[in-house]
Amino acid sequence: MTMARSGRASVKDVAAAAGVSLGTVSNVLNRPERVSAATRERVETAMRDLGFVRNESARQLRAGTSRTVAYVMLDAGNPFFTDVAQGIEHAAERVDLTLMICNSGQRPERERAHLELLQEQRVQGVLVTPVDPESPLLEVIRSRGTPVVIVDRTRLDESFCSVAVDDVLGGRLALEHLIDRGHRRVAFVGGPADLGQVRDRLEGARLAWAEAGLPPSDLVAVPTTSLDVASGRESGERLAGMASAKRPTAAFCANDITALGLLQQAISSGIRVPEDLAIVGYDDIEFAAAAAVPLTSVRQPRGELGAAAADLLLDEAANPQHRHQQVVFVPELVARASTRAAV
Amino acid sequence: MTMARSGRASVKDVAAAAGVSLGTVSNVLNRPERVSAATRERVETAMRDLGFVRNESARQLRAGTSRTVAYVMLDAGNPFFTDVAQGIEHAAERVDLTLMICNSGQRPERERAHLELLQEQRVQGVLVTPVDPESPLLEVIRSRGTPVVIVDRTRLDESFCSVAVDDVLGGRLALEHLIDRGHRRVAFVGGPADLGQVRDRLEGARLAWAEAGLPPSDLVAVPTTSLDVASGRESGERLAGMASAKRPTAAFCANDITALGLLQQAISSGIRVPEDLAIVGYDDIEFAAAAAVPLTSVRQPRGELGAAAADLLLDEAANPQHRHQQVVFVPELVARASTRAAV
DNA sequence: TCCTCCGATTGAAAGGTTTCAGTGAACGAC
DNA sequence: GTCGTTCACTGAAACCTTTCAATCGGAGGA
Repeated sequence: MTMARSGRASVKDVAAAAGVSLGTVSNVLNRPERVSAATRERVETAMRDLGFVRNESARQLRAGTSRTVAYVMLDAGNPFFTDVAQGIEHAAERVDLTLMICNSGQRPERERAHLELLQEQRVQGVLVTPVDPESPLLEVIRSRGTPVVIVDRTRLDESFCSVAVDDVLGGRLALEHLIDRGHRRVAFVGGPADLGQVRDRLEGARLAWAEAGLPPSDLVAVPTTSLDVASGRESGERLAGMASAKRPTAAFCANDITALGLLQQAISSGIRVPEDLAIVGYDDIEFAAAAAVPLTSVRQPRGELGAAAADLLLDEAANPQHRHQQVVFVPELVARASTRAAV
Repeated sequence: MTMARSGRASVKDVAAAAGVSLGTVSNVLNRPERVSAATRERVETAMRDLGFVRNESARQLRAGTSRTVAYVMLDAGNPFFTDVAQGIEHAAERVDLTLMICNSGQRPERERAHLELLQEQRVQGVLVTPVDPESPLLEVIRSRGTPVVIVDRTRLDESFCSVAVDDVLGGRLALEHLIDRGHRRVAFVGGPADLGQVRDRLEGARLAWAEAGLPPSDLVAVPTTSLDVASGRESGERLAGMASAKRPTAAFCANDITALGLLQQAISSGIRVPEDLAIVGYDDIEFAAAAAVPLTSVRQPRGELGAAAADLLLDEAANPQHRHQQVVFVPELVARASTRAAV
């Protein structure tokens, strides 16, 4: 009758059409057992006829809270993060929350815009893999009432819940494996050096190297400008250009995409993998196992990472005596053909 | 003072703190030029002190519309779709809309849940790569007032805006390339056969084959149960098991991940690529170029696909005399090492 | 001094849903 | 026949923001 100006029917229209009060329509929607079968039937028919769609804004305004959590991811193009997102999704689904995914694409201003809109939307909480984990923005958001959990990064202070994987250990595992296979001259491929992940993985590598009593100079850093396929390929050229007597017999790459680039370049330069050059990657993305020479890699529990983060967030949102905690997962080395034979 | 029960300050609290009326606070927020500098200053201070965050639900309830569009994607694990999403994102950003990404993971009930929540949220419109493009759900959503654009699929009837790539042409390009390279016995790898993409790509392949006057029986279908790495590997085993005299000299795979699986299996079975077996993939995902034998592939303009879909959606949402249209992009063959030499 | 005009500010209404105290009717118990 | 109870339903208030007609105060002109 008085159809709202948007052209969409509201509860009021439904009530009028069914000849009942607003409250009854609301009851049909939210507590159907309180309404007699006949009335319910009538209301439901009216809703169908009018094409009624509940207005989530009004509902939320009244309720004061939403059934949504969000994940602001760092790079939608990296399969690692989409796997993390899927882990979050499963956890959220279990408790009947909807996940909204946003992508910052490594750009701080986009991250900020997303976070601000999300808090205006009163989401239950936000999971974020921040461009910069130390950014004060995160504190601001939380201080204004939106729980925040950091994913795949950690803050230096322990003021936030976070979920990450022990990168130092991961680096150590990679190098122990290579040392075990007899390698005594190894390249570390990755950069930029100030990226937390790169720094930690290299540190782990160095620790393992030192513990084996090997000379530091034989663990060669091959810096890259970023962690992508192209950087891997460049590093491959660099290695191919070395005299084979001086060339490392193995390379540990800071992630899998870089390792795949390196692998490709090595093969097309006539360097045999693993005979001339063994390769270890990091992340164990799906394509690592599917490479022409299946890649040995340090596996991160991506799905669990996401699920654990979601659980922490829910606790922070719901539990008044919540205490922040930093969950650290243990990575695992998956040995494949790219490091098969001893030298 | 009367801090809302949520513990969050509202415009009313800000107004009280600054000693002005509600309307003035709203003006500071939305039309700052109408407010004197001194008052504005005072209000802004109060907002900061109270940690005021605008309530998007209330704003939207009043406004009747939101500044958000959504993309319900089919499979977050497939890089193809994340690339499409990024294309959408850029287009949305240009007109200052926020993109919300949901993932159906190929499950119809999840798709339905997402679509229903989105329409309750009164998003401006929804982009969707549906599990089943013929599903009546899409019509229902649209009839209730939410514009819908179909991405990377098309409906048989032309009742929706959609954006897709010409798969028949793609199949044709692949086969013309292989025929051109001298191949006279070719396998088509992919399935299930009733998937639109698979059907069309095969049809294109058959057309090219027929036009070259080659016997239909020499274009061998190698069906798979799905389009993933494992299926590719299985097909590789199947081909490796054939007597080399009977074995096709080339394979055209319905997508790149399958092609990568096939490539890997072929190499480890001692089949040389491209000398013994040339391979053409489909999608030209980033990893195609990075494979150990870089993969010839049919490129789909993923980003443009997303951007065009977003444009159509905006037109449908804003333009009263909008007419549905079906945009079809033209794919392009990217030749690489996996089909290098003629046989 | 009075009037007009203008910019700055106010206050109430609207938007759709949910909640909750309350109304009525029917029914069983006394 | 009255009372108390239960059940189904009602109607107004509240959630927070935005908008807009109305008001206020002060400056400038006459």
